[in-house]
Amino acid sequence: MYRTHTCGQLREAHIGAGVRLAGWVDSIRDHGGVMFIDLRDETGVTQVVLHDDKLLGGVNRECVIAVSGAVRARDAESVNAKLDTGLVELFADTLEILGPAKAMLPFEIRESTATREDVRLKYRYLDLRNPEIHNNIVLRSQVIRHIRGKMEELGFLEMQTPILTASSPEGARDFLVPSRKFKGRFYALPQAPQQFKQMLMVSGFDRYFQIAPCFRDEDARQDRTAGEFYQLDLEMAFAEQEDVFAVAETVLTDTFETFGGKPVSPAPFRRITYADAMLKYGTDKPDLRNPLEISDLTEFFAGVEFPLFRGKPVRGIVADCKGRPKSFFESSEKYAKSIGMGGLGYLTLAGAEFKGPVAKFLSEEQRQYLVATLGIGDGETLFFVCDALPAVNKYAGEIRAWLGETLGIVRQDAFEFCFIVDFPMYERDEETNKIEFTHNPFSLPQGGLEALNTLDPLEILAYQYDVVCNGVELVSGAVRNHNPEVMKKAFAIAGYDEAELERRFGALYTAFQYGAPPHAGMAAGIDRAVMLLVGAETVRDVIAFPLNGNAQDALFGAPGEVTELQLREVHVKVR
RNA sequence: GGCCCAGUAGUUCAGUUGGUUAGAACGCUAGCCUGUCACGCUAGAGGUCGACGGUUCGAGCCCGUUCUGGGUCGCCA
Repeated sequence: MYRTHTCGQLREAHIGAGVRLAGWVDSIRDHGGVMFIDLRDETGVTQVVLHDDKLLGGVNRECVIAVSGAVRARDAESVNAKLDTGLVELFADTLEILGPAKAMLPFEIRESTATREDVRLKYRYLDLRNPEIHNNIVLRSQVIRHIRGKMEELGFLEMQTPILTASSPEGARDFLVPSRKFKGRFYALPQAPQQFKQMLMVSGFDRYFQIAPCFRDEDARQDRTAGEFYQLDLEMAFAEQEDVFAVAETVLTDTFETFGGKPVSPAPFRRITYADAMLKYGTDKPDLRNPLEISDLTEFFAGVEFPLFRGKPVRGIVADCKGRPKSFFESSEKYAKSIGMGGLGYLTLAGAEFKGPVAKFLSEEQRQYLVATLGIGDGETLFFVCDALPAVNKYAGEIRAWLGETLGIVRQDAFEFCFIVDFPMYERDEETNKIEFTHNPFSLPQGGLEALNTLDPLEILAYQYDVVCNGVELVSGAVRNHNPEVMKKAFAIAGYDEAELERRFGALYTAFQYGAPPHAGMAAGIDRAVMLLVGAETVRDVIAFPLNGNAQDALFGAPGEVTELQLREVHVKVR
């Protein structure tokens, strides 16, 4: 009734056919006597020609119309190579307005991405007509379908876990849902299906996955939406770390090769320990497209008569800054100060000697040692970062990133994956000075019960891992601690006795006492993956209806007020 | 919650040392135009300069408070 073809469909083969098209008016070009309409739908754009200006009455840009007429060939000089349908046009004799539109739009559709984000989100349906954003959402759908297919191929079953669940004592702030039937009690939206998927393992399901919504009441970031996000959540019974890695490598390379349009670092991905990552890249999510690496010069400077560095952690980064003007080095120091560093020392190798303020403190042997061990080439510069731990790593990482970006040596045409492994099991809380779980309490400590009983807790590593791509943390996972005795000890170190363990994670702790298989898993951020695939600036550009940075929905007004009756029913009083 | 930046027409922005009636582009309205394709040309409409208070003869501009948005730190097992 509405159309015989879509707006991206007509070709030379259709010339002469009578057709009917429907879509949005992308632009109107009225030449007086002859008029053109670019008609747009999800599939593309077709030019419509009119000779009767009465047909244009009430037609505005972005209104929805149906037109019928004959498909004609375009003259050689009026062919439009920019359109897939550019060899033909529709000569319309009827035009019907299906959905009128106001003449004044809140913003230009094709320039929507340059518009203030709050306006875009208020008129998200207009923003989503912009092919640039529209295609992100289309690709997101294709990516998810592809992942589902791949997971099923690998023998995983997709299962749904509850959305209304119990508040979890650890981790992020929960979204709470008051109970009507139980006064003063609350459901919580799941921060992740973590405990449910482990229950599925105890239940004898071998391989589980889910494209799972997760809810956390924490503030947004560029790569983190407020409120809710989606994960490819998976768990495998009778699996160890490398089994999960094999799945991650298969699914990620396959998905990124299919949709990314850039070379993907081939499997197996590099395995980098957390300790190495902090030392060599100054972060646990290194961007491996940046070729620069950080060297530890602490020991070296212990033997140098340079009071500023002596006895402190020192890091060095060698970069090729040949031909850079003095202002480059000034701006590098300026950047260093802007991130809180005292300054930025550096030396440049000029033939057989160093130039720079630190040079005079170095002996000839020390100079030769630096050149040889760091592989400094003639004309290259060695930058120094010195501070207490852990700040020195953070600063060195930021200088590495700044140098990579400013020197233009970060590869743009690549997806560089790596695993970060061997995260510490525990860390000391700076404020309370107490030992706490670094990541999540369900991870298996390396060395098991013996390590827990004999090692310094801060030395114990966990089978806990991340996948990082281009500096974005894409996946987190772990081999789980499925043994009640090991669990009890692991919690005891963090200061929780068995009663507390029962209280906090009683369901899982009890379940593990009835035969739990060893299991391991991970969760991959869908929004972040799509963001990387389409090269979007923020995750909000790959989500159809994202909350704004302040966790508000500008379209429907969430969070909104509710009636007194609704509040009474759930026994909630607003102060 | 802390810090940084921004807020001027529907949208994106300019606005000099504080000085007459606050501008541009796109969009919108009207008119002209038979081959454009982000059509073109002519004319026009459109502003509580986020809000409140202060300084001043005079505030878009300076000061204070506040609201909104963005970023960042905290937070994100």
